[in-house]
Amino acid sequence: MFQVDIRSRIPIYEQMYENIRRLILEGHIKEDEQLPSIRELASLLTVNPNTILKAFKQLEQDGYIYALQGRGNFAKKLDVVYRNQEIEGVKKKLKETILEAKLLNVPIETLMDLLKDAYKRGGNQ
Amino acid sequence: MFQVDIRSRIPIYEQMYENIRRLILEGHIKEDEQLPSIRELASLLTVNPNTILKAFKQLEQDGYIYALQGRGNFAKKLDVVYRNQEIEGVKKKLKETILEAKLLNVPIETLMDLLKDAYKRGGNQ
DNA sequence: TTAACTGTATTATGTTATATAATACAGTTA
DNA sequence: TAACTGTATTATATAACATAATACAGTTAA
Repeated sequence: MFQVDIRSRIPIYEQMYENIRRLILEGHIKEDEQLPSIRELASLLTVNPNTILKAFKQLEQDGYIYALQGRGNFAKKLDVVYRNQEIEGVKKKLKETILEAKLLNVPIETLMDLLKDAYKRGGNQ
Repeated sequence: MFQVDIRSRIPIYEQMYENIRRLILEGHIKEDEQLPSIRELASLLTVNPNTILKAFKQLEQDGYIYALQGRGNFAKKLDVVYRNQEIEGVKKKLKETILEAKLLNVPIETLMDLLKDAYKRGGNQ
């Protein structure tokens, strides 16, 4: 459920951020549900508590979770504004990737098929 | 034609790599055409020659250019095997981005439209 | 042959981001 | 009160990135 690769060039705190973000977006962690504590996760993944804290602080800033002193961290209903920002971000990324594919002469039909297939098969529900 | 942003979190040598890679893929630098010299680029962009060298070495390793001692660096016809690797890479990236969009509940029709539009408008030719 | 280009390599140095370690303080709960 | 929570600070270590300085080697044209 919570996995990090300490040998990856992606920082641990970013991996942690992405893990939890996905769990919330996919509905595996529901609104107001409590997350494991910072020390618990740090111990589980054998990383420093400050590294987990860094991920949590970022998640809080981006509106995914909220923290209560002495109690813990909890999932939040995603802020609409921030969600729209994310959608714009993923659209931009998609455009770039399509242009990259075009640069390599991948035909548009291949990309369309890939899109349909990936959307059908993949992900949640 | 050659631009780098020294304040970006993307390393300069990677930006340089990407710049030249695109120029070759887009046909702006043709087969066996000579690239600017390492010292010339370093001076132009006010970065260290070793940083340019690092980009060039990577480009050579990936089959985009070849170097001749004392003469310079030249564009190469892209290696078929490596090109196929790149296509696989961009397909994978596309899948991931599509799943990311699905996670944010972007409807498939929106993605299809975006794909068609980006492919038509964007990039070369 | 020499001057002025090319690529290549090494060694030392500096900066920044990332991560850890150790410790402390504060709020919550049973 | 004990044992949890979050939060913060200071010091330290490491790796990636980039620079600086310098040197060596191959090419080319005057």
